[in-house]
Amino acid sequence: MTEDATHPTTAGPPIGIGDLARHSGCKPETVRYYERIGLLPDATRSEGGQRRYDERTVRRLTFIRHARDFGFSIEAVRELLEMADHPEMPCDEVDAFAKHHLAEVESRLQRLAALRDELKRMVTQCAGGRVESCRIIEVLSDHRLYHQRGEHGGSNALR
Amino acid sequence: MTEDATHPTTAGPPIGIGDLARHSGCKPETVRYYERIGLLPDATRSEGGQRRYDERTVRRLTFIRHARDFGFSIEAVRELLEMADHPEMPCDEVDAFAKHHLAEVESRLQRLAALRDELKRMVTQCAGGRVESCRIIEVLSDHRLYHQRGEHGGSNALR
DNA sequence: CTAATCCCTGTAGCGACTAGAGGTTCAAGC
DNA sequence: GCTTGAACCTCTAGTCGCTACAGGGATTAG
Repeated sequence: MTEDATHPTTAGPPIGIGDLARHSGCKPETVRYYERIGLLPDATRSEGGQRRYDERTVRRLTFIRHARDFGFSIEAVRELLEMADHPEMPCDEVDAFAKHHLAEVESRLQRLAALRDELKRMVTQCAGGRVESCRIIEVLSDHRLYHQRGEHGGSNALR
Repeated sequence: MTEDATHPTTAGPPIGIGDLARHSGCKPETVRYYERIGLLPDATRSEGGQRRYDERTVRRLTFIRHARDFGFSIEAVRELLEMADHPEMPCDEVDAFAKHHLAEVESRLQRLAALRDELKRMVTQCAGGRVESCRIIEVLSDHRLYHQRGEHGGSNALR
């Protein structure tokens, strides 16, 4: 469905770096950078020396971009790719990886949700008010945010 | 409750940069950096020229760290601090700020939740399996992730 | 064939820190 | 009062993950 119907998924006409970038949502510079640091294999070249890619690279790069977007470091992405490149190996490493990241993702999620609620509240209720009645600042100064949000104890001034 | 009971919240004995850092969860280097770029006011100094801080700075810095942690850029933090520094001004700017960031935070939240689910599934179900049965790689390669997750269409190789 | 567009390498810059060198200040113990 | 060791100072340079030129060559539409 994402594929070109004329070919059975795997091969298609090779594309240039610009198209690769467009299809996967990043820039040509970034593609070259990823090649340089080894996240992408050295591209095959045209007669004149320009990089040529196929559909698999589009998927690989899309994967990279999504993973980066989720907050994984380049090194974490490298690990994930390593696993993706060896689908025959046992799941243990992926499992360890998942365990390692789950807690972090969850806490990030919670805090982000708290922020979202606050932003939402502000958008719907703040019209005409004053800054001092906006709780966002309070929310962000609060130490307890990382544990839970109890009833708000004073503290307004930040300097 | 976070405060020292001997003083009514505002003033306390001045603390050094190390304590400030510990209390707010960042490093002395970062504190100096924030001062340099103007997120923190120039600190008052001891006789010998060392920085001295009070409770307000702890709060301000905690605020900065949380905001950064939520993914706000330094410039966004600067705006927020500007607002916090002028609580008497009308809410419009905070409101605009909130509107501007809400959409982004929400989409980030959704994608993070998708990832969380996948990690969770992996941790609970993957024991003993093989990488090829792990959907995380599929999830992260999928274009449609940003819209919704339909039934999974093939595609394993990423290179 | 030519013009427009794309692509090449290499280097430098950015944001947001972080680390180190080399020297000064502070505070606790004697 | 003196010593000692941790904490602090400034300044510069390095890191990560890109991003933006500059100065050229390749490709493709007309």
